[in-house]
Amino acid sequence: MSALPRHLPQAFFARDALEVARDLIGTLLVRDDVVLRLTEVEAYREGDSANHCRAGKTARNAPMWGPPGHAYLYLCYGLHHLLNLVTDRDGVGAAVLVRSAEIVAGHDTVLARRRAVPGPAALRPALLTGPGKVAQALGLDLAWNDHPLYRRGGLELRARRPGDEPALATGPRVGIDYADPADRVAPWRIADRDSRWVSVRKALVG
DNA sequence: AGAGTGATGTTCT
DNA sequence: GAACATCACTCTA
Repeated sequence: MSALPRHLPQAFFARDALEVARDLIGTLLVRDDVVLRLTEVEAYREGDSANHCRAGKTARNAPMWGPPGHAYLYLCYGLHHLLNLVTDRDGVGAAVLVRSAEIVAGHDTVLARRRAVPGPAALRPALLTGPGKVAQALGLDLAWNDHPLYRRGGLELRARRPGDEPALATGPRVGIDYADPADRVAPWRIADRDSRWVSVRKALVG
C-alpha cells in the first residue's frame, strides 16, 4: 500500500463544526490495516437543538466539551456505536458525526467486522452507508472515547489524497425529529456528490 | 424500491 | 417509562 497523506493537525478541528464537516469529505480515517474515505457527515453545532449538548454537560457528552480533534462515541438505540469527531474550541460542545465512508484499504478486515460474507458481492455501498456501520467497520466502541485523531496510533485522521477535491451535496440531518423546526431543516448534512457510498441520497441537493 | 417492525440498553423526564 | 443522531430483516409491489 502506498504512503498515507499527512495527519490533519488539531487546529483543523478547532473551528465551527459546519466548516470542519465540509473539509472532512474525502479525508481518511485509519485504524490498523483499514483505511476509509469519508463520504457523508453531519455537523452538530453550538446552540443547536439537535445537539447532544443542548441541555449542558453530562457524563455521556463530556468528550464533546473537551479539546478538538478527539473522538466522541455513544451507544445509539442500545445497539450501535456512533463515531463523532469533536470540533470547535475547548469548552464548546460541538462535533461532526461520521455517517458514511468508502473503503480504500483493508477490505477483508471490514468484511469480517461487518460479518459480511466475503466476496465481490459484499463490496457495495450498503456495507458502509450509515453511522453504526462505519464505527463497526473500524472496530470502535465506548473505550475509544476521547482518543486523539491528530496523532499517530490507534485511530487517525489524515488529509485527502492528492487530487481528491470532492464536489459537495447538502441536506437535512437524519433522525432528529425532536429538534426545533429551523434546526431540523438546516442543511448541515454534507456528502460527496459523486459517491454512491452515501446514505439517504434522496434528500441531498447540490 | 419502499414501508413496516423488532432488537437492545443508556439517558433523561 | 419514553425516547433515542440505527440496522437488518420481512413483507408488499
